[in-house]
Amino acid sequence: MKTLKHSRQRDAILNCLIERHDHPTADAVYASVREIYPNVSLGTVYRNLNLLADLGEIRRLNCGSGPERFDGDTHPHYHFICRECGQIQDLPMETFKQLDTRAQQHCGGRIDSHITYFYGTCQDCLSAAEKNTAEKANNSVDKQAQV
Amino acid sequence: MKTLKHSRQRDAILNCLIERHDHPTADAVYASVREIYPNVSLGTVYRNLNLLADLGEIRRLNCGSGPERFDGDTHPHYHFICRECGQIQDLPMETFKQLDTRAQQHCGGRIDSHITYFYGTCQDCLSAAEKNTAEKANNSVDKQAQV
DNA sequence: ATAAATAATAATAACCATTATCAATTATAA
DNA sequence: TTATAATTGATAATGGTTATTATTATTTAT
Repeated sequence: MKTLKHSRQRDAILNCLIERHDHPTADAVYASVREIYPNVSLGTVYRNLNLLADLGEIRRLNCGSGPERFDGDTHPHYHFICRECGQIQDLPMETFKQLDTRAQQHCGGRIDSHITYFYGTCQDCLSAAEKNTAEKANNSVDKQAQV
Repeated sequence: MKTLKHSRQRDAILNCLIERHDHPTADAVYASVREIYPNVSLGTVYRNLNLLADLGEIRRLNCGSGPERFDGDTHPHYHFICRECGQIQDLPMETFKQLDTRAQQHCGGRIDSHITYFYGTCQDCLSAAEKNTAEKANNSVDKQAQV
């Protein structure tokens, strides 16, 4: 049996994920950990992220396109992805376990879990769009005034 | 503006996706289309899959690990993924639009949709496991008999 | 029907994220 | 302290996908 051995690098990687809440990519974790251990290798980051995910100490996120992301929060929770800017937010809510039961009625196999990602436009992008619209309205008023 | 031009290859690709219901990867589509157009290029397959997906004529599936998959059925529906064999099945059921409303209450931005994948063990793998267990039980009985 | 314009293609190179390899290092157990 | 085995850093390799480009096919205008 392969017994787990302690390593500073792995600690730093896990710590990074627990501290930051932006669901970073492997590359982003790499950048963070390098601030503490400048010699850490990208391979080490990938190796440990996979190890930790397999051990259940962190979660993998695959929310559509782009590289894999990781989450230090293993409590069951949903995520919201902004289509405009791509940021991923936690949704502070319980997961709907009853979905599995409902889906089970239409499935020959045995369902034990589900993964759900919610999509839309985040607060920031909504505000930005609003501001943009307001500016355009102003411009067209100005134009009319000029005529 | 770039007006769409007709092509036999694109037809074949779309047709392939409409006909097969196993949510193939780009590579699998490539293999299928090659049976009709042996000279088709993998790049052409990727280009058209992306084009069709952007036009909304097919759907992209990102169900965890592995390469992207595609679905010729654009009606809103859920998918079930077997953890044992990796196959993806359609779940013939309505999607729960009310999930968006429920999640919205916990989200600062605006939610407009969600994607859900159900996970578990498919019928085939369940049967296989059952059969396996039965065989093992038999073997241990035999062993005992031999002693 | 023919020619001009341009989108689509096949072939191939490039790209990026991720995994594999391996000699050197480090943590653990005897 | 030494033997061991896991972990690392460096780097090469892999796999999926996208970009490039000269050529071909489809459409449009004549």
